Parts: sequence; structure tokens; C-alpha cells
Amino acid sequence: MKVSREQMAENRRRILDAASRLFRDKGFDAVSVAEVMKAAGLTHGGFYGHFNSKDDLIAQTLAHVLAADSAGAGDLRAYLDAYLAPRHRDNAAGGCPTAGLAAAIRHQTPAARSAMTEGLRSQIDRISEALPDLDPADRRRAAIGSWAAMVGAVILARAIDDRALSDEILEETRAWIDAGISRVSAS
Amino acid sequence: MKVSREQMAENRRRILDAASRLFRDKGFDAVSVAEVMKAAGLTHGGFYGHFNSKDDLIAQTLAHVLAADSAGAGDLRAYLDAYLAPRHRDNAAGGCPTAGLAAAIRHQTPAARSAMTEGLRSQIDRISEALPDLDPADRRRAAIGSWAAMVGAVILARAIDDRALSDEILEETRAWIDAGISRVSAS
DNA sequence: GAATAAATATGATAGCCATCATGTAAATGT
DNA sequence: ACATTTACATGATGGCTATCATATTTATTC
Repeated sequence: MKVSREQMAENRRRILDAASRLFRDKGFDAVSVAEVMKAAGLTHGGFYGHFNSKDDLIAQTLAHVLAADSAGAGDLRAYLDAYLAPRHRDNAAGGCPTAGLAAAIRHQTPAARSAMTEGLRSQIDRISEALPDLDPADRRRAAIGSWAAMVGAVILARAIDDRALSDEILEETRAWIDAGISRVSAS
Repeated sequence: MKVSREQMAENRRRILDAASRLFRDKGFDAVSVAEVMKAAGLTHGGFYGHFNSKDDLIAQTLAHVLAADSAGAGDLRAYLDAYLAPRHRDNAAGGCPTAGLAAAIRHQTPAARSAMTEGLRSQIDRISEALPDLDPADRRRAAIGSWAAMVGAVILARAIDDRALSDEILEETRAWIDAGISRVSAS
């Protein structure tokens, strides 16, 4: 049955939100279109009224979730603490989309890669701005190196089955980044 | 037709090698059993004489490739330079299995996760040993932080479609790690 | 060297999933 | 109010793929 304009807009948002969580949780391939629609409270039939294909959904979901991710790095230390924490590691569905999806984007369409590119660019800028006032080149370097370590650490921590080692990866990476940032601020 | 013992052993090796390259290149889901067998010069029929399932192949391939990966970190600076290089980024099929597969292991069987855990453990030890002689705790921290950044940087560099930004991610991460290691050695 | 065992080939099968076709009912515009 | 549009539901369909069944051919064993 037909629904109102606003209802349709809300449905679209629900689909994107559901897809975002499911993709982060299980990966692009392990989530079916029907599963996403069901999680959004609909059936699979209406899907192609909103998106051209599953690939299109993936690209739009990425743009959606990477844009929403814009919050965060105001207080860098607090962001670091929350990011490199067991709670974040254990909450992929609600966690950072970059940590959850970046590795899979290599195998996606150009539109998806493009969304990731813009998301990464703004994330680097955001972290850079949160760093202490110094030589812009040093800030950018620290932002890139720190972000790579954050994403890598969460990916590694999620990949292994040894809780103690996983916790250690998070904590030592946190301390390592912390020391690196202090080094920059102190120079 | 039946083949000799040694032929069978070589076939098994060929299957694992082919699987290793294909999985790194395209991901676990995008590679079919038949594709692996064909790349190994066989047909799909013989597969279940070597492995119990595709999941079994994945777990054994991981153990195989992570063990073979043992080389590397003798000269840490050289390893870093080669790892965080466009050539490595562009050669996923022949590159580091951790960078190529770690993120996907979250969705695999316990056996696969276990193989990854041991691989990560020994990689951290290897990097740690290659670091300058200092407080063991500092060495371990530097090894973990550096490895997280290396893996993260290659994953990010592969995810985006802007060559210049991708190159920058690699180079700045390299410089950032380099500075971090120097800091440890100098302390 | 005959008999047996076994590795691989060829050829199903069954299930999942993206996508399409069609029906239906409610919203929108006049 | 009526006609029309349209968002979504239900119900195919075709392709892919993991896995299994059976045949074939050759190593291994006695």
C-alpha cells in the first residue's frame, strides 16, 4: 500500500540505519536485502523503490553512516579512550564504520570507494584539528598515524579469540598513540 | 585418477597457495571452491578429499600463510619501508595476509580465529625482537602500536580511490612510526 | 601382475539470494 | 468524491555455489 511522503522518507532512513548496523555487524556479503528490509520493518518487495541495487544500498549506507560519524574527535583523549576500549571492540554493530567496513570496501563499487574516501579525508581533518597547535605538517602526520593505529588496533582486537591479548592490543595502542601525541605537543 | 602420495601432497600445497592468493585478493566470500581448485590446476571434485569444508580450507589456509609469513622483521626499517609502500598496497594477492584478511576473520569460524591469534602473537614478538634493546614493556608497546598502525594504514590506503591521499597515508604513517621508534630508542 | 585402494573427474542437487512481476490499497491532486 | 498515482506486499525466477554421488584411472600392496 502507498504511504505518505514523510512515511516514505522515514522508511528510507530506517532502511539505511538498519543496513548500517547489519553491515557493520556481519559484513556486506553476509547480509541479504530481505534481512535489511525486515530489520527496517518492511518486506523485501519495496526495496527497489528506494535503491537501484544492493550495491547502491551499500554506497548510500556508507555515505549516510560516514556523514553521521562526524561527531567525535572534539576531545581527542576522550575519543581515544572510548575508541580503543573493549566496549567499542565488542560493539561492532554500533561502532566506528571505518573499523568495521574499511577493509571490505576494497571489493566494492567505485561509489562506495568514493564515499569512503571523503569520509577518511574529513576524519583526518577532524583529528588534526583536535591536536595541539603546532606545525600543520606535524599535526597532519600525527593525525594520520594515530588514526591508522586506532583503526588497525580495533580490527586486530576483533580478529582474535584471546581476550587478554585483545585487551592488551587496545591498551598498548592507546598508550602508544598517547605518547606519540605528547611527543608532538612537547616538541 | 589416483596420483602418487607426493603428488597429492603437492596438490594440497598448490590448493593452499592458490587459496591464499585468491582470498587475499578477493576476500573469502568472493572466491568459490571451484575457483580455488581451478587455480590449483584441478577440478572441484577432489576438494573434499583434502578438506572437510570451505571453512576448513579457510582455517588451514590461514595457518599456512601466517606461518609462512614468519619472515620479515629482521631489519625493522627495511620492513617498514616495504610494508608501507604503494607496491605492497597494490599487491594484496601477494601481500601481508593480516592486512588483507584480518578484518574478515571476525566473521569466520573459531579455527580461523585461532590461527589468526597465533599469527598475531608471533608477529608482535618478531617486531618486538627487532626493536632496539630497552625496557621490554616499552618494546612490546612500540611493537603493538607500530603493527596496528601498519595494518591500519594499508587497509585505509587500499580502501580509497584517491591515489595521492592513499600515498600520503602510507608515507605519513611510515614517518610517524619511524619517529615513534626513534623516541623509544632515544629514551 | 592381479587385486585393492584411493585421488581426482564428471555430473547432480539443494538452498540461498538478488532481482523482477504483479497485485493492492492508500495518498495525492483535481 | 474520484481518478490516478505510487509505495509496498506477495510471489516468482534464474544464477551461483557448497556439497554430495558416482565413475574412472592409476598408485600401492601382496
